[in-house]
Amino acid sequence: MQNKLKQEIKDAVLKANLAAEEQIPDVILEVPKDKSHGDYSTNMAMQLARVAKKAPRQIAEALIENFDASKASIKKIEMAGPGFINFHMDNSYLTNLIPTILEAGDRYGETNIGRKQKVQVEFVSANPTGDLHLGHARGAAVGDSLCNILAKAGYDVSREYYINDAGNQINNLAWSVEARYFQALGMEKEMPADGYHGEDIIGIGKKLAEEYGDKYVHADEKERFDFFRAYGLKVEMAKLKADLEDFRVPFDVWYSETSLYENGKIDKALAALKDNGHIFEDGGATWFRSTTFGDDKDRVLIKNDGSYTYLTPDIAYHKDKLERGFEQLINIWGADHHGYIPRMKAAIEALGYNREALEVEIIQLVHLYKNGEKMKMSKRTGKAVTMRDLVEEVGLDATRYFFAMRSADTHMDFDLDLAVSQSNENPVYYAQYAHARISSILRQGEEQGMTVDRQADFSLISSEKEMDVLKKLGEFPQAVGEAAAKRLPHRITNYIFELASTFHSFYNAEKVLDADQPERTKARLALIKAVQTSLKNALALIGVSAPEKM
RNA sequence: GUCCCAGUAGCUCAGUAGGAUAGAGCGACAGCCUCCUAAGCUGUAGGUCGUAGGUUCGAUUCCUAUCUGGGACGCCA
Repeated sequence: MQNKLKQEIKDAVLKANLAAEEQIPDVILEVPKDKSHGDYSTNMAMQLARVAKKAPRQIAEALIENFDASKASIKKIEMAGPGFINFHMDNSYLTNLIPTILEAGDRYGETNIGRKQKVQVEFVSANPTGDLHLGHARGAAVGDSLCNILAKAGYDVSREYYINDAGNQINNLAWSVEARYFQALGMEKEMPADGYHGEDIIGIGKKLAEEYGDKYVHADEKERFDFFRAYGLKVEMAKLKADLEDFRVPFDVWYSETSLYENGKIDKALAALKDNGHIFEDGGATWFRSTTFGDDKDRVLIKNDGSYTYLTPDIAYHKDKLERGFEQLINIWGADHHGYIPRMKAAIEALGYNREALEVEIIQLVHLYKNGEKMKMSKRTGKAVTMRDLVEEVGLDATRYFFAMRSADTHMDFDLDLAVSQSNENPVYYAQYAHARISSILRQGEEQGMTVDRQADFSLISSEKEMDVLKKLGEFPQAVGEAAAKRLPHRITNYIFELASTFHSFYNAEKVLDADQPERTKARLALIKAVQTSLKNALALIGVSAPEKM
């Protein structure tokens, strides 16, 4: 709907003969902080200053003169400050939003800025060797929210989890399971040096002991290892999937690293690098000359013991992603992988693709605070705070909201006490409360025979508080678009908070249900229904529920 | 040594396609329930946007340098 206004501005530029069509910069409309500056403003005059070789204020005057106000529901246009043009909109411009939103329902907020671009988002991808911990939880929350937002903004999104089921860590898993199995049978067995000490592995050992008794004590070592390896992997993957599902994080594709070995994709990737001349041998190892593409060191692909480094299958994996036709790859990685970005981008370039096809979002560390005390996490010692523990303690909605709330590439202090508290300090409840309040009013309206009517007389919506709410409602699609384009899910929590805030403010100032004014009641019911819809849609983007009652 | 993140109100943080007098929550202070959910609202106080340069009509925002704090840099994954 702002497009109409933008077009009119463009037309005015042409009519005033200030610039040729191709010289006109993208029209930027913003909502001024100060209400006296109107509903929208544009800095077009300043932007044109160079092209038109005139003072911004002079240009602004010419633009206003040539502006066709009748076409875009404008009430008043004025020039201000160094050359801003402020538009005061007619109320109908905003009240028209109400039926639009009610009509769109769940779809309100959708835009097409993604133009159906095929985007793949790979996230979490935790090794199946233990429980998901805090960092994974943050990655899962951010990744899922980002996917939802991209989809809403018109991208064609595929969510993928890369299962590291082939490397050394899985052997360590097998040995860890083996040790726990022997221990469960009351026998001595040492954990491997790089073993996994999590509770979950102890559980697997016990279960194996119960199910198979001492059968595998006497089994052939190789057979036992293979069985424990497969068994451990199966149990760990099932748990991972269940945990993520409970966290409201679905995936479209679970991609197995092992499959890269099995169908020869690693060999093909190595061959491709070799054909392009980016491979060399040194010290019995095979290297990728990644420094050609800006990496600060060359990287080993095949160790001198003949096995691959982690990088090698990963290169094959990314080659495969690109071959599947994705135009943009977004990887969400933990902060400990950030040094890995240059070599991965180098690999993509070495394979003949644009390095910009890969985008990496880094999830910074999370520190958990309880009673003002910092809690540490460590996967090795098994004393980590797991995602499951966290959700159990603070609740799913609060966990998701808190992780979505902060920019992902920023160190985060997660205040457990705050997340748990059911108080006004907790932003989750603030937003959900607005939704519940609206639901309550709608329920009572129905009981009194007053229902939402799209045909209501919206000219009765005109107070300042009502207009504030409408303006905020109108910003939703733009907020989604910006969050998507900049990959910033926390923009959505900001929006949620602002919308809830304008609603609460309206609620306290004016009454919705008023038997003496049935027409205005109808219009206001439609208004709050629109708020409810927008809130619910926005909360859905970050995986937070919108309760009818609290 | 290289790289990433942060430095904005007492505290936690927004502000990121450069815009007008830099915002919110908490905390402090003062108010609002005979009224649709007070998990709410209204108001007051509180700032050299780490520092120094640069780019331009204009910089919290972009660039360079620098200081401080956190983190990452394996023939581990």
